[in-house]
Amino acid sequence: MPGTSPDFAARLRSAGLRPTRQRVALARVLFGAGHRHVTAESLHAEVRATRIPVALATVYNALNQFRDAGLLREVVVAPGRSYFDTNTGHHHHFFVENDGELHDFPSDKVTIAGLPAPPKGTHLSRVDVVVRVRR
Amino acid sequence: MPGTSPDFAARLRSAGLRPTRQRVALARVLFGAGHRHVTAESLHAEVRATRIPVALATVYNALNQFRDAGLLREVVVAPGRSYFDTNTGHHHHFFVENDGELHDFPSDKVTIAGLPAPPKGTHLSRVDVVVRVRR
DNA sequence: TTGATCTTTGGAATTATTCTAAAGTGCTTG
DNA sequence: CAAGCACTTTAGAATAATTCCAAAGATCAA
Repeated sequence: MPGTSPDFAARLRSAGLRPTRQRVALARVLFGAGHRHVTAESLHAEVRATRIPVALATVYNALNQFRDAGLLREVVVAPGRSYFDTNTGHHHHFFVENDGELHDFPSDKVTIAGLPAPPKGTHLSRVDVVVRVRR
Repeated sequence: MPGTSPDFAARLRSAGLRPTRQRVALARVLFGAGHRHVTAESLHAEVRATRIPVALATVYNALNQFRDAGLLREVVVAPGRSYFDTNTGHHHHFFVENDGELHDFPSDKVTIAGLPAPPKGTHLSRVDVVVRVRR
């Protein structure tokens, strides 16, 4: 079944990023299967486990670039911790305050009505809904 | 017009906090007029401008205590920066991504429908809506 | 292949926040 | 109102997350 395995290099290229060894390795982990939430640290550990040497700074670089290129979305839920979400489509989040866990939920069933107009001189960028829960 | 000026010491006491010189000074700035959004740094600068000596660590302590006591609400919008909001009622936020400005808007006109049930074993704590805008 | 450009890297630097131990203050009791 | 104890404040060190840096290494178009 040729063409089935995702071509990460191509994906990076079309995002305007050179497909370097470490960017491809990072992409493989990030986009290889299902949606993921990662922190720089967790991703760094995961990629190193695949025996490809990557510096933590490179992980930060790549995450920021991927985000800027629209391949990832950054979610800020707690001070001093931000997650990168491979799901860039419309969706929102559950955040479990006790343990910092994050779960997606689709936004297609969710309706938000009655939002005021953006402050003058600004235009809407995105609406983030974070449903905070506790155990 | 006696009794008009808010008694910050009493307010702190009923929140279970000793009304020390610096906590009262912080409360005065925070709750003295209209709702405010502050960071530890900005509040520190403001209070020092009133010629009351306060250490930055004390500002952090107080903000955390005020938040825990329900006098403040913490809003996390960007990695490495959290704001404290003196408005603890139901409301949501505009966040101007360019300059990090934060604006409240009331939630009474806003309806959110179709939220999924919280993950099993958890109960709802709060729903945060952040409307991100750009200039 | 080669050079120009872009990336990676380890470690230092920066930023936001918390911790620590000592000094100071508020509160309760007698 | 003096005493004592518990709670606070403080300056500076410590920590944690992230960015910066200059040098070494890849990638790519020609």
